[in-house]
Amino acid sequence: MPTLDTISGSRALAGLVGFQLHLANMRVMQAAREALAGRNTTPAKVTAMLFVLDNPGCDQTTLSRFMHVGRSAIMKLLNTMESHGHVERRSGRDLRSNGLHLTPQGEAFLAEALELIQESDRHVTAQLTKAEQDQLIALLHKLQGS
Amino acid sequence: MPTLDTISGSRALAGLVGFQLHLANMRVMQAAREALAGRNTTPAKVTAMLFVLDNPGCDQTTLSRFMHVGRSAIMKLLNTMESHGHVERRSGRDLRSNGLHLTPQGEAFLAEALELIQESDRHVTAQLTKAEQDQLIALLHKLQGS
DNA sequence: TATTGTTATACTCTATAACTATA
DNA sequence: TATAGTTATAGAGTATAACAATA
Repeated sequence: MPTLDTISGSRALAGLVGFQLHLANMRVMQAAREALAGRNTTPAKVTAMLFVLDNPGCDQTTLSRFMHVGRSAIMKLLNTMESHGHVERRSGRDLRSNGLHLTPQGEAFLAEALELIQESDRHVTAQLTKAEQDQLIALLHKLQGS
Repeated sequence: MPTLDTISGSRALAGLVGFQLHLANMRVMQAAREALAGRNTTPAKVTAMLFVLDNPGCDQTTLSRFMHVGRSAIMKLLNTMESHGHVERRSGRDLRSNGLHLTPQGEAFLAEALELIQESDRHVTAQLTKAEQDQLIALLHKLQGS
């Protein structure tokens, strides 16, 4: 049975990969949100648009699995994006499913948003050399069992 | 002005440190939540308890700054932890502030919860060698400008 | 004036369950 | 029977603003 006698809390937190990951993620996400502030979008919406860009005509369930959220959570995202004229729900492979597509305005909007996010990413990773950034991405990929 | 003509969405996402960080964080956090399931606690509560363990008598504002949330968000956390008898609000350095302390039951509970989280952390990082884990933590530390 | 704790309120994100129409 | 989309609802987590007590 474990005891806390010999375990310092800070040491325990510092040694947990999960906790450091959480801190780093909070910093990066906040920077990304700030970079997109006033643009009526969020990092999640940019992620969704990038997926649709690469998978034109994909259905909502596929997108929801990629985003790691439920189908219903995708609805609000798509509804606002569609109301902004950035995404369209066209006919899909089924009569049940929709085919998702970026509109021309959506592509133009995405180009700007992506630039902002990439700039934010460069800024927040400026503490690392290019080699270290590649190393970090490789380790994160490996962590996910890829 | 950027265009998307030559930018593949997946490539853009794969190259963003922030996105990979987000994916890895989601996996690690979900594993931690599952490890603590049924124990009436969360990773955030364990983090708070570890901080109080290392900083006995600290006030709520200090804890809120460490957790990167507002003072009011700390209230719900402390209220439930106090109702479980894991944390006590004693008199602090001021008549305004509370001094936070773990109860004996809180320390025992934390010892078990920390063991579960550390086991979850080991499991989720099993894809990495020990050297790679240390490397990852070092890179995450450096990313945060420490 | 500034700070600490507190409360009330609202907002975002998400999960669950149920429904419909298709398959 | 299974799946895709949808809707309503509830829960967690957080931010904001205001207030009382204290500094």
